[in-house]
Amino acid sequence: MIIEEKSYCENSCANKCPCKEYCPLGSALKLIGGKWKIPILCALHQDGTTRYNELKRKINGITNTMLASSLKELENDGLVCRRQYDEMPVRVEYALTSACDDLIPILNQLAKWGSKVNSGEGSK
Amino acid sequence: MIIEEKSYCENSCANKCPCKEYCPLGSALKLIGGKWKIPILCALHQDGTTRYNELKRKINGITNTMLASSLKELENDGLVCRRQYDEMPVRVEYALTSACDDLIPILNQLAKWGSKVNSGEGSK
DNA sequence: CAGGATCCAGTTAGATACTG
DNA sequence: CAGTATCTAACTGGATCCTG
Repeated sequence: MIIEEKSYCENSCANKCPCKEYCPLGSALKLIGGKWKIPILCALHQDGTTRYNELKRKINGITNTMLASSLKELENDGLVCRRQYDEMPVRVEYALTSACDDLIPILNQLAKWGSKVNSGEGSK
Repeated sequence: MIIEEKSYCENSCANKCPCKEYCPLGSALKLIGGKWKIPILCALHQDGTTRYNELKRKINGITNTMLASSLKELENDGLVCRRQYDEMPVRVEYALTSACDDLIPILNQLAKWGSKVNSGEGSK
């Protein structure tokens, strides 16, 4: 084997891998999976605190259903925080939580890796 | 904003983010998305070169349909290489390609991040 | 304004049986 | 042994309309 680093399975699934019962890697990917989580996180990271309808405008093609449900999931997972101001009309703002501080650089690396793999293909 | 690092959107989607057209991060996640990609990569990383039926035994609950199609996708994406020996009966072996060298540490980080986030929840 | 409710379509995954 | 083919089930995402 080529990889010197300790197996990520040792870190995550102990010796239950391949993921027979519980896999932290799998559950991590669920947090940011689905069609809209990444665009939402991306928008919030770019622009900071953002209102609902502003998000909707920025994220091309998202529907109310998906934006609302994705935000709720992200909030429940602790990645996004929702703040409501009871003005008239109501104002609701969303922002990344500090749990995302470590996530962003990792996504960064993943994106770079993806670009590299996509470009250097067809080598079989 | 809390994050000092350069936005991953600058690295990946340029200024087309949030992912209006093409997003390297999104496409990277597609490569390892779906229910079985991670378990397969995980098994291959743990044990190195592995035969088809051996994989099937190790990955709890996977069906032929899913194993075959996932392996084919991974192969097309350049993450796994397939080697066929025309003995009788046929022997086919799968292994990770060098494209995974960089991926494993990243997944490692993601898994750690996921564990941390999952444990430190309910802080809203 | 910021969503919720409802209904529908498409995609993804699984069961089962079969083949070179 | 290493898959394919077919059919079905489940889940994900979307359109539209509605509301405090």
